Amino acid sequence: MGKKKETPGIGHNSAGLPAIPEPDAGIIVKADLLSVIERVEHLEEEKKGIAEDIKEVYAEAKARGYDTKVLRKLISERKRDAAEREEQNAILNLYATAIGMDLFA
Amino acid sequence: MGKKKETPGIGHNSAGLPAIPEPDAGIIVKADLLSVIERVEHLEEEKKGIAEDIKEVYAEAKARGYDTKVLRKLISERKRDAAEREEQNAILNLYATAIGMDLFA
Amino acid sequence: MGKKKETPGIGHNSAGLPAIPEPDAGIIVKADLLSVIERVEHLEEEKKGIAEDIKEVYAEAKARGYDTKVLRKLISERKRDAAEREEQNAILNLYATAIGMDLFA
Amino acid sequence: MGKKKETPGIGHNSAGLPAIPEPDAGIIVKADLLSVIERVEHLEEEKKGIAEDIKEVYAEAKARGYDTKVLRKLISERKRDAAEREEQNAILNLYATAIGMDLFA
DNA sequence: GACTCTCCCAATGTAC
DNA sequence: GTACATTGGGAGAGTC
Repeated sequence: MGKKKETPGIGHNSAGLPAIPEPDAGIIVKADLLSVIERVEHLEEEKKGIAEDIKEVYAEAKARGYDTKVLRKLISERKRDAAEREEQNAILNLYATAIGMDLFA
Repeated sequence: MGKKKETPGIGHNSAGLPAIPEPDAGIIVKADLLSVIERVEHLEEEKKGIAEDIKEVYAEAKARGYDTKVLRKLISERKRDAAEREEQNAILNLYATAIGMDLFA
Repeated sequence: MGKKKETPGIGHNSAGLPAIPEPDAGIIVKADLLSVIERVEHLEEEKKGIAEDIKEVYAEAKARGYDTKVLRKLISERKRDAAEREEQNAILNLYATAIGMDLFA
Repeated sequence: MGKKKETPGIGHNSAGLPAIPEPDAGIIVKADLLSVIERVEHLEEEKKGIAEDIKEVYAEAKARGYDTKVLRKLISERKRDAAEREEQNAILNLYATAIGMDLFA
């Protein structure tokens, strides 16, 4: 939990003007801060929109008779499988490299 | 809309072929099921991408000296404030209605 | 609980005096209302206490090496219908087979 | 992200007999397991009973003319207000810390 | 009786 | 490596 506010940079750019605002210097540029906040908020809006789209797909599927619980299960299984396959490939690659064999040659 | 097994459509759309596959009828159309699954998976990909963008914004902000923990708190507060306002209106409305007063009369 | 606010009783109990306060008549007895609220709050306190006891039991079990997830599952399974479990598995299998995925591979 | 379940106790109580059963040791004592399960189930029964009491209070209130929906809202508001106060303090603290100000100095 | 919503727990990923 | 925060999943309660 070491952090708190170790203000990186204070002192070592004393020579010139900063190209970017320096919150650490004690000068908080309101517009700059707002920009950060709003960018995040905008992205979170988008993310939320996507989440709603997903819900819609499930709702539609449900309306057509699918069991959404099972659907979710299936999808998560596929995700798992993909991750495992990835790992398998990584291992394969590792071994191949170890014996001086380039799978992509 | 019924669940379980009331197989919507069976029998009462006897005139034609169903416009949409009917999982309830016991016929699972592979392509149809796959379509549902892939749409969800695609949306989840997008969602994940957005989440990464958000992380980037925070990383950049941090690099510029902002305290991300505080930033996150600020943003969540703003979100809550908005939600709160909504909620307050809902409550006001509820109470007004309960005492027979129509705020929009 | 169907209706929104059909305020039963307004005006048509002109015959006698009510033995109990009548909120609908427009007279809200503060002490009476508070009594209701506090009774509920008290019961919710108790309920919360029990919930905490349950958590404790799980915590203790976990400390003794039990897998709480499995425990929860067991308990909920006991509650759940065996036939339903069968059905869930059957559906999962059905879907998986439909998309050419073997869960037991 | 290492372990699955770090099996406490294996090996380090080699000197004596365990005071309590050790599921991790592979020995699942049926009576012990059942005891855990039944305690939980019993508590859940109690919890359910309280939930029913709460419903009764609402039913009675409703019979006396109260709008239960409003009642529920009132109660949840009171709960939230308390939680809110807590939260506000936490936020104040966070911000104060962020600007290098110790509220408890 | 089913659907929705909320809360709680477990898991993952991240930051320090 | 530890702890923290976010996310997803599951169970329970309430509403219609």
